[in-house]
Amino acid sequence: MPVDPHLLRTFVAVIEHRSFSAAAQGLGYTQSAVSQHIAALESDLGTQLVERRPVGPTVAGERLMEHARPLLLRLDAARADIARLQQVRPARLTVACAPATLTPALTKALAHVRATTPALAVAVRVRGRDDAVREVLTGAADVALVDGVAAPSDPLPLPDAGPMTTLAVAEEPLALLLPADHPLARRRSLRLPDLADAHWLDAPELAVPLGQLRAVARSDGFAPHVTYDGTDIRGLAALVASGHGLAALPLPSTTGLPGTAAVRIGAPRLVHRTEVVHPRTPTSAVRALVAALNG
Amino acid sequence: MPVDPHLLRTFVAVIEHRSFSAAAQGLGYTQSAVSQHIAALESDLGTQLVERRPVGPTVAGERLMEHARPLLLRLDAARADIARLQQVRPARLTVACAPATLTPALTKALAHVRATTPALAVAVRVRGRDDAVREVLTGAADVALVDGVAAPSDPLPLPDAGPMTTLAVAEEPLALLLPADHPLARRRSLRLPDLADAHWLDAPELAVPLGQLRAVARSDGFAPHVTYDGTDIRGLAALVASGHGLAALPLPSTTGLPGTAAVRIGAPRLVHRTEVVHPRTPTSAVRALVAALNG
DNA sequence: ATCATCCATTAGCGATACTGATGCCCGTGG
DNA sequence: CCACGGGCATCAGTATCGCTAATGGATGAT
Repeated sequence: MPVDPHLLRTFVAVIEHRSFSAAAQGLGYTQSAVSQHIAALESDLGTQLVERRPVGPTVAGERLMEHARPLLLRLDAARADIARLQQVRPARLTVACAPATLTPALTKALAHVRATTPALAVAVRVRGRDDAVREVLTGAADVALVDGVAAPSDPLPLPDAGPMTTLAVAEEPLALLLPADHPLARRRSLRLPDLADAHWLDAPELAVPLGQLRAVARSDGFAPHVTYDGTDIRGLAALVASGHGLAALPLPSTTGLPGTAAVRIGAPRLVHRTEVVHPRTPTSAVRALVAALNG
Repeated sequence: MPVDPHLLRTFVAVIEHRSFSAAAQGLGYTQSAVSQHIAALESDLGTQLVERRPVGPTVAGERLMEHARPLLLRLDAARADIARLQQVRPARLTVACAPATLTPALTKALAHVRATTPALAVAVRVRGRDDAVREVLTGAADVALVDGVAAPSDPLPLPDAGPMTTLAVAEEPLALLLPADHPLARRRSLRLPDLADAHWLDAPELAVPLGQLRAVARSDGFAPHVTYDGTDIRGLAALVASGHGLAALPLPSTTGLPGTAAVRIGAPRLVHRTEVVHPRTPTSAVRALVAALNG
């Protein structure tokens, strides 16, 4: 007998709100119902999941949270996937894209699609990588563009919450952005593991998030020294130029940044990769966009 | 509001049994209940999912099946994961292993573990690759050994149904087994894509399943010509020697097979890989086994 | 044509899952 | 130290849900 997802949903809400009553309000239940839900879940699994006063997950509860999110996502993805089969209205094109993927290539492809099918309602929403994929899975978006680092011609490690199609649209060498007068600036290429303990700038919106570097380099280093939340690459370049830290970027976007130098990352063999993600049965508008991106 | 997994489970049963009444019996329901479940699911998703007379999935139903299996698995995995946190009895070691992973290395490691902890109840069960992983996720086994082909140092593509730890224990070159008098038998190495249209023997218990070759070579070829269901490698060798077809095997297991020759597969760069899979919080017995496998 | 099989439908009943009211515990302020 | 208040637990009541049993209807076989 499987875990009841209804209970799981309120469990997630309770943990997120750190409160039974707030969760109840958020879900449209009474506080009593939420309390009963948690009690039922705990009795079902035979352990305490929630610490009360203050409200928070126990160890088992934290473990359950790791299952709950992807489970609820997949449940929604299943419904969205079936719903997609029935609809026949391709007069909409919603693109969820990670910040760094909103490139001239994309805007040009969008322009091309709009030119050929003028009645199309196009929407672009910028999301984090996982959120973008999630929107495709739940039907909130028709197609996503995501980026990340991977070994050459390897697919990006995306959350696996259902059947979907991914297609690489770009693969660029990875470069390290550093001050022009940095001792390493003249090198032809650099080895990433040697830089694990350098001062890093975490600019998740613009550069490769340090978490990803850590994952591909299988290292514990790459600790963020300064975090940059902006989306303007010249601001990032200014920080790098003045010595606040290094950043890993796709090579093409490093050209012409004053005060900085870009050096290719030679080892391990890594690329910055951009992929389109769409449902297995894309709408005609999505197909057109994908074709435009590749053509 | 998420899809009800209870309904999902009877949906899967109906599709598998190709019958409402048989599914009802299997689930311990009345036929009426099953009929109502399917009706509820169809009304919830707004489409017909099951074709009646004869009973089978519609297009939407087939799509739903692709979600249903992993979902139910993950639901069980969540429960098993929490249950593992509570139990403190490591006096059991159940190993689920794919047929080709039951090697001297494994038996030796098992012997070592049994020698150091004599009271341990050891069980070995041979399963298909996905089933072995499933048993670990649902708690039916403590650890799994699975094999498959992948690019060198790439992980195997395993079903992602929850947090688990995988660790490579062996990586061997891949070889093509062919008759000793085959025109290609003298070659130093072979390219896999050139062989897509050859006559292949499918021996999923022993050799690399053709489906995996198809996946890694991204080809539509590798159609099974003859299927071999046995687990005896000499029987497979006899079939290969008499020209019934080719088979891909890890190089070490091809030595000393009469009437056959083994040629390394040079491109694409592939290896036969063996991995241990265990829960993120392994029992001490599992840790001992993993240590013995690596030491 | 008759029957057997299998799925759909309906009525009824027991279980479930909410709400609303109340109780209890703990942290807080006087 | 005590009174208060916020917040979770508990309980009773009720409406709904989900099951079984019985029946009906369609389809295919003999």
